[in-house]
Amino acid sequence: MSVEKILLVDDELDIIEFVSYNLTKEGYDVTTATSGKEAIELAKKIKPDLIILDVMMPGMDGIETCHEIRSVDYLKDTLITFLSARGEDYSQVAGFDAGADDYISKPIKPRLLISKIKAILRRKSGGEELEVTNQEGNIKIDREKYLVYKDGKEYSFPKKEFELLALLISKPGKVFTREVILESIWGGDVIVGDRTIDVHIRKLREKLGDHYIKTIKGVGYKFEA
Amino acid sequence: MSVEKILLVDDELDIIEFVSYNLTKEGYDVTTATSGKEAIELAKKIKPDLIILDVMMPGMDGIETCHEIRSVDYLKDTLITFLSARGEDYSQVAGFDAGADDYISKPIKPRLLISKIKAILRRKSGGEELEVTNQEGNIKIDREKYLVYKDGKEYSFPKKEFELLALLISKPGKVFTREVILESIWGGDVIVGDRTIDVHIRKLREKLGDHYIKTIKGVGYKFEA
DNA sequence: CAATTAATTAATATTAAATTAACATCCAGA
DNA sequence: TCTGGATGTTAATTTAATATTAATTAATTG
Repeated sequence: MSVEKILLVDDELDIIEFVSYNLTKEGYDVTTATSGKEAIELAKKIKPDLIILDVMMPGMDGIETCHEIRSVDYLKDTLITFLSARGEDYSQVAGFDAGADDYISKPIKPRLLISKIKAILRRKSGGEELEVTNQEGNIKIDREKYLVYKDGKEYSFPKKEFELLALLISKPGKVFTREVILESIWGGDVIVGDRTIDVHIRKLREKLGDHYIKTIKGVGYKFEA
Repeated sequence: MSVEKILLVDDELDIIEFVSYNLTKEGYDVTTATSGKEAIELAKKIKPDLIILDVMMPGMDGIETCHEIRSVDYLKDTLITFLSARGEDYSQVAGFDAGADDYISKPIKPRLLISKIKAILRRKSGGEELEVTNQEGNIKIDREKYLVYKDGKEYSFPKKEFELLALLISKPGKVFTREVILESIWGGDVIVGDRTIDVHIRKLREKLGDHYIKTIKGVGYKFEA
């Protein structure tokens, strides 16, 4: 899947900035709007994968906006998540029957935000797909349990190694460049040294066997199907 | 099992609508009532698998309603879950005395709600107690009595420890992140220090033995099946 | 309301994991 | 076959996360 598009809608610029920063850092393609009206226009134009909507906005509020969006046919698949302030409880969020898929409550905690977003988007792409298997079927990863299975045996991998393997295996055969790997595992603003990826690759090869991960010199790495 | 029937009881229409929407979306057969009295009538008629009862209602409150329902013989198997607003913590204890099987606190978060409901219903169809067995000896927890059994002996756990264990054990092998743990045991807006979870984990390990709960560094904790 | 018990924080230690450093190797092209 | 850029390798180092224990605060309970 290419980069996922998120439309972020809030009238408060602080929040726009804050959330936008965090999402961009994670590699999402973020577009912002400051009103329901603008949001609808933009949504029609860019067809985002996910819309994050503040409930309380002057003019057209989140719920109304949500309704509007839901009524557009080709935006059927678009996920919608509400942002709601602490204190406004479900009664205001009751617009769930407006067709929202989840909600996030303020104050926003970056880590939680990101993990929620990821979960929501993962849900969309083919249900809760937690296991990926390569063609021979002998390597399997389970995100929920954070385990890697090889020939029936299970192994517990450290986080970065796990994420790296998960990334490569998510599209067997596809070459992932170092930049892409850095972006998706370390995030945009983390700067790590040149040999970091190599070392993780080494560890993976050590554990899985050499032939699974292939180096394409000058390009990147791929998981051999 | 066919579609499971849920009777939802609350005097606030917002909540009825909100919860009902979410449950229906998940494929449950939802019936609603707005008072304890109505609830009892309906319960007798439709014999739901699960009743979700608001604690605070004008007239007959949730606890009284629960007692009432528990006294009906052919509703023995019906599960009862309380809904209670944040802050009214006492209802947990009082609720269990009245014969409730679980409780859900407001504000309601859809995903958590669903997963709790699922867990509750799963418990029903697979025996009343959550039981988990692993290599040496087995561990069993009983929500109704708030007791933990290990190798036949029973132990009484403090609330937080109990909830934590119950959460982890509810899906053996699954890694629960700190965020998720905080969300489901402390609730989204309670902020506790960084080491609080660790200390509870420590206590659990102290009581159960080290190997039951495994740490996945940088990710979370899991109960080893 | 004193006495327990539980929950949380504080302070520090410990450890696994991540990163870097230092050097080796490989390989394409001059 | 020399050279330089790229990757490989191993060990050393640093960092981040968790563990631990004690101390403090909150809550129950008799």
